[in-house]
Amino acid sequence: MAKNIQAIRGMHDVLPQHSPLWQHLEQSVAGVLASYGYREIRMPILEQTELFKRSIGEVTDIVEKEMYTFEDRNGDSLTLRPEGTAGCVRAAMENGLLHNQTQRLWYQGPMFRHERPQKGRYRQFHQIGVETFGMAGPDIDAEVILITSRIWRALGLDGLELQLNTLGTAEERATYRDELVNYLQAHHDLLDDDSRRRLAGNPLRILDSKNPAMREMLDAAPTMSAHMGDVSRAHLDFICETLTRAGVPFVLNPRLVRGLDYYSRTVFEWVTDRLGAQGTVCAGGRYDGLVEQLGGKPVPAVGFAMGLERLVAVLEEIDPDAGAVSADLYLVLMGTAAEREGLVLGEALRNALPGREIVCHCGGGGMKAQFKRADRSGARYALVLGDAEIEAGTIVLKPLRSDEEQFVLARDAVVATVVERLSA
RNA sequence: GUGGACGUAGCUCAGUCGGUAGAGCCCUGGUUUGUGGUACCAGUGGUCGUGGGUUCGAGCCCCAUCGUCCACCCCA
Repeated sequence: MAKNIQAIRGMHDVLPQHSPLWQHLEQSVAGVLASYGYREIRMPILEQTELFKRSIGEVTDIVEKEMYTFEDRNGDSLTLRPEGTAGCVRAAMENGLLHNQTQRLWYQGPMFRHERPQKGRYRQFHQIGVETFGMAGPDIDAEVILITSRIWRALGLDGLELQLNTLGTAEERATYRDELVNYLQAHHDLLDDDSRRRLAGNPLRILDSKNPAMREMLDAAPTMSAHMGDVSRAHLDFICETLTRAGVPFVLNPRLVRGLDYYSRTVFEWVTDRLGAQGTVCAGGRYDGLVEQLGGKPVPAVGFAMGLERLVAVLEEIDPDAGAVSADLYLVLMGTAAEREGLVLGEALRNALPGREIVCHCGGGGMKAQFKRADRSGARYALVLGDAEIEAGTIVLKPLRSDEEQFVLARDAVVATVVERLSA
């Protein structure tokens, strides 16, 4: 067993018992996005390493130590995408999608980070992401958040909390950052090792620390609001007001800081308490500087990404049977003549019943075994076709989910009867 | 990258003081010549993650290694 080849650490198979829920999730999200006029974009999962270094930020953990980076045969440094925004921006720029126009885009697929796996955190994980370009006002920020809220409703997902914050403009953040660093340095003796390390690189993240020993000191730390200009303030106010009027509750969390460097102004996160330490199920914000940072003309942008593994986990936590599918009809086929007939009959039934799940028993086996399979398939009805029926030109229809007795049908009445029964 | 728990049948697990492996589920067959969902009986299935070591003897003790899980960190 152990000598057999195993999946790469932190990379998992989605098995058939789980794939229906994945499909339901993906289809629900795609449906909501379509209803807002968003279009799917598909990018390669490999990009030049430089793209991620320039977009995510050189000093982030992702770029410093979590990227799957390797040399192509011609010596180019390539990286398996650790997130989707960078590649999406690259694709949009490269194909002229950002030239004097707005875009509402979404994408889906695997991302790769070389982290230590734990609950809700994997080395290959899947995201559905949304990126919008060319819209500077807070309306699009609000729209994007409203979309996420509608997605949860479409999925029947409740109990998520929306947290919202603003990081201000790059300039506003810089002055705040200076003040914060001064404050933290004044309390240097209270900082833990992690926080001291972050003081130089990413001091805002210290505010997010889980260390209770620093709680009091951090609570008294200066906040962003004093450094926010009127425009940034109005931007946030518009979003808050829109969410309130649309009936989407939120919590302002001044400590909310996104991990990636490119965010500005709006940041938000949907969190759950059902997932242990990895409670963020969806996160995003505005990143007005990124396109320019990657060599384009300045283009305002807003986006978010949701983690599908985490959403699947929450959905299963709420309803362990979520996504379970079952057959509608199971054909029990006894003997070679019936096996030959059965597949053809199955085709006729599927022609008459599009979208229904109709399973023909294959592989032989006794009546008992076949009925056991029929039961396990969840089918409402079984059709029984054997030598006796073939000879008599009949077929047996047996209800599997009620006490009703089975009955014999003429062969040419089968399709009509099954159609009638299944639509009842 | 750091810390902790854990790897025994396809799955969930038991296995005492070291004495060459067990249950339930699943699957197959039977009780019922062709009837599931209930019951009973029987059967298939394991190099005890892997590699070393200690021992007359290791699932059990020791070391290493791979993997899983949980937390830190980080993040979706």
